[in-house]
Amino acid sequence: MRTSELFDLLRDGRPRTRSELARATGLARSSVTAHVDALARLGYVAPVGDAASTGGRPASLFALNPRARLVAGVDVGATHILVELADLAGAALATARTDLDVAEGPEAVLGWVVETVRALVAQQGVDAGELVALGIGLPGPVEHASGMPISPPIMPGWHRFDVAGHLRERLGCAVLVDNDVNIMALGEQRTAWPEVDDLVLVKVATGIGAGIISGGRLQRGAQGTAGDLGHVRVPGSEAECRCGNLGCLEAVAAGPAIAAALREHGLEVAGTGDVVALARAGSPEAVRALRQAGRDLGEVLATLVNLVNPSVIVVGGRLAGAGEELLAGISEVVYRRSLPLATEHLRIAASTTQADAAVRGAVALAIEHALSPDVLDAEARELAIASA
Amino acid sequence: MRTSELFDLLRDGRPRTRSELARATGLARSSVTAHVDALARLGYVAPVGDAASTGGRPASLFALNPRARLVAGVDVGATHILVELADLAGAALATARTDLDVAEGPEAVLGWVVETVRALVAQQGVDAGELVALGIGLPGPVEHASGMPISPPIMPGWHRFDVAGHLRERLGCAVLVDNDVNIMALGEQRTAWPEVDDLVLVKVATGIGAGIISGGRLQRGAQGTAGDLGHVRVPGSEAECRCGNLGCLEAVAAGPAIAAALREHGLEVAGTGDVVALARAGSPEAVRALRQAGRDLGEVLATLVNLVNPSVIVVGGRLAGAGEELLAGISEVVYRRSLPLATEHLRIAASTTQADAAVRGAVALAIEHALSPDVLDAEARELAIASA
DNA sequence: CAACTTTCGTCGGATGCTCGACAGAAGTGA
DNA sequence: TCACTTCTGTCGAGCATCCGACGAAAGTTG
Repeated sequence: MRTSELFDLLRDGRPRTRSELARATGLARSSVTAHVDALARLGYVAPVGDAASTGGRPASLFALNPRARLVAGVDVGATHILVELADLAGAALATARTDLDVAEGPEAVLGWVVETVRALVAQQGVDAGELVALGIGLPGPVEHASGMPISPPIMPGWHRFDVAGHLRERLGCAVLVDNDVNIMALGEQRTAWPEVDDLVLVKVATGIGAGIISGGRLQRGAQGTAGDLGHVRVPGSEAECRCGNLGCLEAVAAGPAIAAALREHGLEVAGTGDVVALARAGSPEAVRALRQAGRDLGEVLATLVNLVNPSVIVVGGRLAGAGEELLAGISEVVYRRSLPLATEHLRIAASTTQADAAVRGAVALAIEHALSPDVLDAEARELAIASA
Repeated sequence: MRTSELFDLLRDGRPRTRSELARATGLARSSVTAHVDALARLGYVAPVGDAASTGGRPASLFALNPRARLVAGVDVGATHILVELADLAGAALATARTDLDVAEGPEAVLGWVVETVRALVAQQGVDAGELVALGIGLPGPVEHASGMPISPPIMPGWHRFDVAGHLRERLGCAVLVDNDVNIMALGEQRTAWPEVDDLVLVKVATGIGAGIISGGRLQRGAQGTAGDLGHVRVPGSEAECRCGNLGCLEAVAAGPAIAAALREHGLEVAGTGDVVALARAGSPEAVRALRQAGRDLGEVLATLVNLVNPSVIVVGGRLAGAGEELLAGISEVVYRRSLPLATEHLRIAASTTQADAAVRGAVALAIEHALSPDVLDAEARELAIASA
């Protein structure tokens, strides 16, 4: 039995007595004591008072100590950056954001991230060493294993830039890099659908993308480009796309495409934001356009449902905040076009976390690493050696 | 260090000396001896002669003993059943097949399987207890965890039939049940692409389906229906499908659809077999039809490439044996329609194993279970207790 | 054939994890 | 207040695993 196995029981934050843990692990109470002591000395676990007496001396309760370490989550968008400091339970301690264009390049963007993270940590009044892991999402294809963006279309100067190494060197903590839609999917799953193992998050904004969690794991594919919905062909569409092909989903259902369609109706619509505003105001044209975008999305998602067979599709991104129409259009087509067996238990829902999803996912990625069995058992071993 | 960890080093079949194993594991040579002895007593490992002397007593070599146990693989098709007995290296020891319709129902089909497996094992002259695991693929959606088919369209009477339990009870071995296309994908990956972690197998025959291996794991989805390509909509097609929808891939690119198209050209084509025969004979109509089927498949596979980002697509099924045209049509469209980044290192190849792929995958599934750390360490522990 | 080299098989001791026992602490109930 | 209950902390014993050492075995070299 490893110390980390016992810790896994306490990860949920619920306080437990030693006897409970002994029953759950099959160990003797004295062995549980040894493991709990080790975890307590590392700080990961702390006593939280006594349980109610059952007629004798009350048992003392132990629970995850969220403040044992700090982690950070970073969401780098096309034109903004969001940083969040969180504890090990995922509770946000401090946030910061700025409007910085990702096209400014890695040095500028990551420079701001480093400064901001350092400032937020200092502001918590703790040592910089308390920060043990940082998760970061970037708006483009990322090779997760190496922590580098690969030929990202909207990130000039980032190709094969060693993001993980750059941040690790300056912040002295583990760094996990992933695609921004992937971390949104992770964030949604962890906050809103914890019991779901097969979830797809679709982000609909200036671009369109999907994060796929299957069998409880993020699917990244061979080059880290899995889930790229934007340039999938929509049956029946011949719209020209900036990628050079015809009929791409982005060319009909993304923010700019909808805006262009509304302009043809004589409406004054500059970009995605105006589309959302119009729809919220109840403009019939905007509502109709969103419904149609939903149907086009539905055509592609119907394919995705057949291929991936998720149990939940979450729709996020700025356009998801424009009302029910987009979701209604999606549902209409998906339930008609996908296999009955695959849609039988399928739920389609709007994102609840929205703007936070990405940064929550980045935090989740960081916590996952910080509390991984490898890291934990290594620390426990070090402690044993030091105290001998 | 578990005994199974050391065994993992020997799984590839290459003979090794104790010193080599000691270096690889970091253990002392005497500790390696203890583990190797345990494995040898269980039969999984056996001495295979001596290494060349380096100036002193030659070191003795140990290697996986494939004959330590037997496994079985079963491929249940729509109208045939294939059974293969194999050793732990995956080498076939005996095979049997019959033409039995899966619609005859589970009792008839599984009855034949049980009889045949028993006969093959007896024919090997070994005890029935030597058979430790059986993998079986069924032509429909399967809930892998419970080992039951779920609403399979072409398997009346199989819905929620406890295939795993039925076989386990009668054969006394572990039973792994999966979809037939999934096990084909596993078979292809294990035999032809062992180093590839992201592989998609497309089966094109009477129906069309895909088995998706991503991150080294079979993707089954929430209900076990992942990879269902057959009823994905093909852009530009309005063909009526037996499922009730319009434009399904099966309605244009599967065997029956191609046969129907050729009949319209006045050719005498009854079914899939005739299509293959015509194409092989060089009929221009058949060749053209297959090329077009390939393009239609390519449209759908282009989507799959964007969503899943595999590094290899293998095309199997009876129609893949009709020449290069199908593959050419697929490649033509996929490389044009998918994201450049996703196709950069993508390979599209014809299945090499063909008829064997499914049964090879079933065998692989069985071996995987038989040699899993859990099973191995449990046996090692039992041995330790028995010998004390 | 003898000296040398390298591995083999075995064994005792060290280490680390686990268990059960026991006395003391901290509650409850009459 | 006192008997009773239940948990806590600690400790020695048991057990498995690992290591290094030793003489014997089995080659090579001159």
